[in-house]
Amino acid sequence: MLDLNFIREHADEVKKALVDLNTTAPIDEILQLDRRRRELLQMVESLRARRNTVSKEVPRIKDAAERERLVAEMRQVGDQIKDLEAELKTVEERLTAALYEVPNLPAPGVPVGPDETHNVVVRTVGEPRRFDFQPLPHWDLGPALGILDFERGVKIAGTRFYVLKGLGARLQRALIAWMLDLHVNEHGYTEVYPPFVVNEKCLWGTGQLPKFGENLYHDVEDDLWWVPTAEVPVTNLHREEILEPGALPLYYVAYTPCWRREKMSAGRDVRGIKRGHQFDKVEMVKIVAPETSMQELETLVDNAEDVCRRLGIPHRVVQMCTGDLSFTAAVKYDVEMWAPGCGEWLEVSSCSNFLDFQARRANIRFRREPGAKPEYVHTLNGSGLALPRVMIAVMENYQQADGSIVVPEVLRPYMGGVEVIR
RNA sequence: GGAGGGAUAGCAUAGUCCGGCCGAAUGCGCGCGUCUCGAAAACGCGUGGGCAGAAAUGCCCCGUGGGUUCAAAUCCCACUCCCUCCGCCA
Repeated sequence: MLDLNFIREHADEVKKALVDLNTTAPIDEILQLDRRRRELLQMVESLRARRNTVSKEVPRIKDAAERERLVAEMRQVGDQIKDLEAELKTVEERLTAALYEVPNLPAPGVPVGPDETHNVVVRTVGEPRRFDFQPLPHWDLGPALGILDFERGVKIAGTRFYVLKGLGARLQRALIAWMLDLHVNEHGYTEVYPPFVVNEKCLWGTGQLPKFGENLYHDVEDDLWWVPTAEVPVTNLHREEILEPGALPLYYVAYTPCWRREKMSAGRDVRGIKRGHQFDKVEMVKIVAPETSMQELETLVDNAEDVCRRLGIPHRVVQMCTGDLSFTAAVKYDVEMWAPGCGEWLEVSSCSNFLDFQARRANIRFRREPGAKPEYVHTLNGSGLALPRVMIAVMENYQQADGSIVVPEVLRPYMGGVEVIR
């Protein structure tokens, strides 16, 4: 959520940014509601002030007639207050609803462009392997090795679900454990095991609601929502908190499954395990002081790239242009791994700086000094990494002519020493 | 799921029966100061969040949302969460 004062004072700037973002938001309505809100507030507050002082005097007044007169007058004032408050409440509800629909603004320096074709490749690391045979896509490799079963996934849960089996399941578990250890031991993160369902407030806090509710699984009976990413429970750990001096920065890493209904993309990416309704992810979340967040984004991206480097898989870093930024991000980099079988760059991580956008929604603040005025923190997160696509990249990059898959060296201790899946 | 108890500031508690000098007392913690070579102790002063406003100031917040009243931490209704006991359970 943007600062209402900022919108009021920089309305033109905000409107221009919305054009760059290739989206719309009810800015004029916000400005108008804001004006009306402040008008009403002034009226209500002066009436309340009068009622407060008179009500305090009432019990001290000895003259019964005078007291009765004032009580009668205050009864009228009370009615006026009630009417104004009712309008104020309506205005505030509409204003809040409108503010929740305004996306974050792109940070200075973000390339301007209408869609993903204007994204910028920042760097490419590693040379794609040269094959002396035709590399296969994972949807051929996996079933042939008996480690990936699409049909039975569909049988038990429906389209876009799959089953990992044997060393396939083991490989994913190894990746999760290894990534968590890497981020904890080498990058300074604290491991978190959060609930995999959250209450509605959390989703407003990190920005999935109100705009992206149709992409979430929702349990009606208990009104719980299945997490679409660990970003939601982990960032919300500190919702409605004021962090004491010295608490920042906070670095968290969490493994969770992620659930997405993916209603919007039916028909796209239907083959393989690239886009399912349930997938595993290791997620890094940072909560930091505002002036450090841009530097923190750089190290966050590097932490994600470190996973690629250590796995020995070629990757590239892409900066999103304005038109391809998510609703909540001010700056966003994707890390993509090369997959030689399906012949595409796979997004394995998305690293964003949200500045104070989520902090405002979730009301996460900190103090610089004891007793200092609370300020909003900056929040960031990035995948470290998303499992199915790393599985794809490992399978396709490490495949051999006979259809077997070499286990990357760093994972072998987590695989009980297995060197080749065959 | 059943029965009972509870939610007040960073923490712990008082106030609620009986509405008004209670946006709130006390202790601890924390900050500043006095004393001290320094520290501890003692003593003194200070110490929540938010909104509107250029400011003065005003308004709101005693779990949340409603209601009654001139006036609500206090009375009424609903909800949420926590604790104890019982039931169920990996």
